[in-house]
Amino acid sequence: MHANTEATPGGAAGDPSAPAAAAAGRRGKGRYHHGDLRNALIQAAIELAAEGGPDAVVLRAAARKVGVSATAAYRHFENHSDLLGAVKEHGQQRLVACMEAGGREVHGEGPEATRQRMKGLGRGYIQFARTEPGLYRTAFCRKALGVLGITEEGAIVEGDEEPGWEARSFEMLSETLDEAVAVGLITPERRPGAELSAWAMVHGAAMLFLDGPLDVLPEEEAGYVIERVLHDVLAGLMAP
Amino acid sequence: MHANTEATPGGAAGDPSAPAAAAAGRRGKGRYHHGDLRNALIQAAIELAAEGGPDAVVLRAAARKVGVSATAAYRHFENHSDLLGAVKEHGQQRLVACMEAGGREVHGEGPEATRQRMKGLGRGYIQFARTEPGLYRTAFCRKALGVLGITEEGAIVEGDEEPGWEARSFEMLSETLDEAVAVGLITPERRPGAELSAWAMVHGAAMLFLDGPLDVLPEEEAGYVIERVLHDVLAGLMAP
DNA sequence: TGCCCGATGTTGACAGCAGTAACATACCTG
DNA sequence: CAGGTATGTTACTGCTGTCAACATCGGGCA
Repeated sequence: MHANTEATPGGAAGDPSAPAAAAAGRRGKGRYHHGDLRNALIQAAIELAAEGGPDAVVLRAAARKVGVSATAAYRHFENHSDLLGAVKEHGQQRLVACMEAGGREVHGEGPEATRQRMKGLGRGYIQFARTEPGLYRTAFCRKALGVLGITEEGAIVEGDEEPGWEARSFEMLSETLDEAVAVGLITPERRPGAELSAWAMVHGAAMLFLDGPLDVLPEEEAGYVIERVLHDVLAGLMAP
Repeated sequence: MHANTEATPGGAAGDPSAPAAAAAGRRGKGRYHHGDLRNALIQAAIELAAEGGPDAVVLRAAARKVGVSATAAYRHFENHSDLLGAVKEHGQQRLVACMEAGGREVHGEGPEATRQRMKGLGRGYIQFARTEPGLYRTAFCRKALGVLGITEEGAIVEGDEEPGWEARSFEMLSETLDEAVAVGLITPERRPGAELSAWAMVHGAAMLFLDGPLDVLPEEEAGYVIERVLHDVLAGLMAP
């Protein structure tokens, strides 16, 4: 008994047709070897994450999507966690792209431009969280050894090189804050630690939209709330 | 074959000894009926959550801890999610307690007292997140039908009665903000929506401590960062 | 050119999980 | 004291992550 519940297409050995016909990688014209399985799996996992959040990133489901056996994934990823980590990284890149887009909308120099640029960053951040909640949540989910890995015991282990944690997005914020000091928006003595307030506010607001009482807010009100939050955090940073 | 891998003590029917000797409920002097299984399971689940976060809340593990078969839990909880919800509620109560403790540290009236009281709330909030990260995370985890339930499809369903979501803690914040308006700390026209900024900032800061770059901060610096964040959010709310 | 080895993918299996069904016990109520 | 019901138990299903052993293919050396 025990029908093979796993791979949808032809089960028994000897069938020379089915194996890896489906997906993207045109390279190997796919029979037995996929040719680009790693990326195909990541892509599938990303789709899962996008529509179901981190919990939906199921190794076997990704393999199924690609039309490959579950264990094949272990030739390209150490772990489930490792696969999740790849999705996480993708999510972070997307987030950075949104922030950059938000910041680039504002040109020019001077206090007001910088101020608007900061708001743009925050707007982009929150917008990404709202338009891609699954990816956003995945980008911030624990488990999934990312830039800094989490051991099985839960201990945190520093990555060797990079400044870690959301490196790039954090960096963008820092740069803009430096700019704000340069143009006199923020006094130098209030500069250290300013990232944290800004980040906390924006991240918190995003969370309120995703899990909190703001989830079902109509679009117009949502926009108002976002502007309000962005205004408040800037006001706080610039206050005497 | 198939050794009974589940309940540790005597497997085969007919053994009149072992079943429910272990835990707290002294009520029924425990043989077959536990007497207070629901609460015992919740307690066990709380311990799991405290030391491993929401993912560690495994129904079977809780049952094991209490010394009862896994399926017994289904007499007291609809779901895994239902059990998780109970833990979540406990976590929220603990959070409220911490906030109240933080707020009560400040007596007196007038602008400065109110201001300090708000900081106290925030301090209590963040402190809870830092001292009980597992419970805090569980208190805010999706899945786990809490005050407002989440259907299997992911749709959100309003609870009938309560204002929903972190009701009590949100309420405390609102009351204190009202007080702030009353004593002239915040202008009335900036009052609406003020909860959101405040909540977002504090929640975000807590998250940065748990998952973000602040996790390994030495105690002294952590205190500084917290005060900084609290200062900034208040400054933002009070700014013209 | 041909063959062989390592990379890649497959079947099969195991343990742990949520959840259901059918059976067992013990408490409480009439 | 009898029986119904609340509570607990043993299977069992189907899902997951992960390991071990086997199969296949493609590229480098002869």
